[in-house]
Amino acid sequence: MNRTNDVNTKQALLLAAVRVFAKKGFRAATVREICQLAEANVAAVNYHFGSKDSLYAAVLDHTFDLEKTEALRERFAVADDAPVEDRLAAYIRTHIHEIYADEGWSGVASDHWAIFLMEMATPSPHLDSLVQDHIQSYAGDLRALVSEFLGVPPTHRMVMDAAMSIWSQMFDPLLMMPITDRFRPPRPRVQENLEAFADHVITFTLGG
Amino acid sequence: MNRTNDVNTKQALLLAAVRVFAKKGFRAATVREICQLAEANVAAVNYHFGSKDSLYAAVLDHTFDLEKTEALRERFAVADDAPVEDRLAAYIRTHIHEIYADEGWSGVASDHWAIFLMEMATPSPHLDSLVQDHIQSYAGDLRALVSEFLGVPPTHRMVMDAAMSIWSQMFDPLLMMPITDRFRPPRPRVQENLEAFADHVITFTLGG
DNA sequence: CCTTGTTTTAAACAAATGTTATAGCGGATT
DNA sequence: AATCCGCTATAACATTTGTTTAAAACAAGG
Repeated sequence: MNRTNDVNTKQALLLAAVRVFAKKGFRAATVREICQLAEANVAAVNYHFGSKDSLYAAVLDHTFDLEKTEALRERFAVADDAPVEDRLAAYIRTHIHEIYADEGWSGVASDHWAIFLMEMATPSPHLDSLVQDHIQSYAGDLRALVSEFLGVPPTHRMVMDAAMSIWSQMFDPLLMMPITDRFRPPRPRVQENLEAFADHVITFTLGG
Repeated sequence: MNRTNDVNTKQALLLAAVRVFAKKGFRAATVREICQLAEANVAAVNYHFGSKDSLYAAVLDHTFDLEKTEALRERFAVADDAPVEDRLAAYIRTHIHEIYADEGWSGVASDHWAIFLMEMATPSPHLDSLVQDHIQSYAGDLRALVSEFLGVPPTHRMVMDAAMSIWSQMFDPLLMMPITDRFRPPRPRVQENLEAFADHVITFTLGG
């Protein structure tokens, strides 16, 4: 079996799909465009993934794979016995970089999070399993930190609200980017001041 | 000329379009479904609006028409010479109700803001004029309030950031609803505690 | 070198969909 | 009553698009 070619075209399809889906959304993205970007045949998607929908499911799986944050998590790592404030700050910094750091090809925010945003606007049937398998564990980590910080159990209502508030704050520039980019006079983008934004979220959070 | 029928089917098409676009997005929405909901013919869209795209443009115009907030603005009105905190609170309360108050047909947030969210996820060409004509004036009102509250000129960087932060906070439950709705155990929706959420945003804002 | 299993390719298909052409209908005007 | 005009209805068209089919290319094993 042609193993090398196998994983190559399949991988190429996946990466191309991430880009095209992020740019156009599921419905507007065509498998022809994806295949063209991946330099593969039109039938490649159906051969390797079965259908356009399954390819999208694979993209979602790949998108919310936790291993991609490992590098960033190391970069902002603090000791496990550091004060809660510091660990909370590290958490925020890590994810802000994860969301807004360019991965090299596009001028806007990371493709993965563009897809995430589209799932929030028009959820697909895959979102159910996505929340259960990936996102809820994300939220669990944050809840633990907030719980420790506030000194109340993780199931407390206040912890849930605060965690969601922190989580939301990190997405706000991503959400509003289409508007802020069209403001005149133009405003600087978040990406150019990532540290400042992180500090802003952190101080705002610890104060509230 | 058949005036009554004229405006009726045109209006019915517009309202149906709002609902269908809000539910499925521009691309996935079909003019056949819109016409069916409006109890009109398939050709009605092209006759009255020229094209599906122009219909969508009309929907956007209708969506961000400011007159719809008039009723709410009166409901939460405070005197013009009231303290800035009160006017800011009124502003926040008004828009939170505007965003999350059901208009009677759907279980989720208002259709107009669902469309807004989709525009943030995958902006259409119409967004440019939309920001200039409607949204920027929205933002201007808020900036004036924040400027007065902080005691710095409206062009100051801090005012911009704070205004955007307030604006974003109001949208956060809308943005995260697809996730929170899928959490288990289920969490109560924002709509059921609108006042509490408004108070939360207000206190959080005035503190920061 | 032939066979076998896997991948790629080109062509075609079937369904969906925005749009249009054309005829029909109803009320208003003359 | 005849005509005109705006609106509606039916059918069809052209294009796009996901998917399939069948053949060819290819790599590996015997």
